[in-house]
Amino acid sequence: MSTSNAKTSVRSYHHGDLRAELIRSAQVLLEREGVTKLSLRAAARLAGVSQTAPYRHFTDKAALLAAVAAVGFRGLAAAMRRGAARAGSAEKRMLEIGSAYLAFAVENSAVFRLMFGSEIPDKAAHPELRWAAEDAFAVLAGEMPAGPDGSDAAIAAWSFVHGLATLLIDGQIRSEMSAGAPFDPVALTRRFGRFLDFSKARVGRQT
Amino acid sequence: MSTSNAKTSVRSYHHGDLRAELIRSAQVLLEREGVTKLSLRAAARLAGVSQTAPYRHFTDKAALLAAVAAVGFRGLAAAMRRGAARAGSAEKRMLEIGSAYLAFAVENSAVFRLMFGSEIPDKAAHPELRWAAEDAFAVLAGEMPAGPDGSDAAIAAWSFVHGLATLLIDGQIRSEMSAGAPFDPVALTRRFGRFLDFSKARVGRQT
DNA sequence: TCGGGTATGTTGCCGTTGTCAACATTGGGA
DNA sequence: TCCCAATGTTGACAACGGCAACATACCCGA
Repeated sequence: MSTSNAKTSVRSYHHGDLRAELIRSAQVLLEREGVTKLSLRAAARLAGVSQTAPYRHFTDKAALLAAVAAVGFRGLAAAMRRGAARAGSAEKRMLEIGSAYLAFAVENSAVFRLMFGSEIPDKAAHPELRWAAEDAFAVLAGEMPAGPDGSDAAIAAWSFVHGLATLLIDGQIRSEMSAGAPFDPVALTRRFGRFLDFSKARVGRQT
Repeated sequence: MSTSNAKTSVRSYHHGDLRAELIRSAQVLLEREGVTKLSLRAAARLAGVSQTAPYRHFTDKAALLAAVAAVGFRGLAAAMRRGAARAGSAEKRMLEIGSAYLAFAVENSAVFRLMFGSEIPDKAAHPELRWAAEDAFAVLAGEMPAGPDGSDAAIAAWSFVHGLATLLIDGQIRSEMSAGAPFDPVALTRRFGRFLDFSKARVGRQT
């Protein structure tokens, strides 16, 4: 928003990089109003462009949403990688990755819901989105030993942290937590993650 | 559909139980076309009633969706209870409950997505929905020891199985599974659930 | 330099949806 | 029996996704 290019005010017909600006507009609307108020027309309005201009860059409303979701996955992956880099031991890295996942979900809940919800029908039809999602998963899987056991452990870890994030932003387990606490993702991950045990997957091989 | 009551054809102005019929119509549309094609008007059409008749029974489109989701939560709770009743030991009960959760999500994926998605904004505004959700969670929590540790363990278990279900119906981990297998929820729950360890929560107390 | 083709953006339009206001019908209680 | 409140209908409005036809401007080759 503070990075708005000066061109915006003086452009005469062509925009310059409307595609990127539409994605940004969609993100703004998503954060501000929620996914129900995010329409192609609203994004176009916010970008200062006619209501059908987006169709020159996205075949569909779903295509715009998929692009926004893909950006979200890249952000999630980056956050997890930052978390992993912060810690040394394998134990601590898993903890950091999990809490990065949780923090991302809570701080970007609208995008997170878009990434995993059903607003984008047939996500498989958007390769960019699939790649971004697979790359995010790869961060988690990279912490696990190779082989089928490690793969299963990665899925279990992902399932756990993903479920926890989902239920959290849905308010489904808010009452169960220490209400009033200011959301400490590391503490939450440690508190609930202590029921996970990946030692079985680790004995077979090493990192 | 085969259970259409005979009254439908001879009703003259008042329907009899339009509220229930609208919920049924919405379920049918949801299963048949997905959540994107589920509109108030379509439900009204399917119920053979004018497009604004639903507003006599639901304040909102969200209210109809919430009612459908609440029915879903009741079905999920019932499925888990059936699973729990099928097994004796605590271990086996957890396994059955988890696989019932998974089976429900896969076999009723559209309703499941509605239950946990963002199509219903502000779910807290629908008490019936909240009660149904809390009752479903109570099935899981009932398997855990009382006290804070047991509560945490219940949340961890719920998070795990919920995340697994979500990622499954999203196709996000399909490639990781033995492709082509005909979906065995019990096997899946056992395979990934082996990384969970609730013995720490059990030592404090008993069932 | 210039002319045209193509990428990009606009205008006008259509069918559908959620929702409101005003009106119609009916069944059940006084 | 009669009337009122519950229930259902008609008509309308704005917003939406998406199509078709048209306008503009940038770029590339002659």
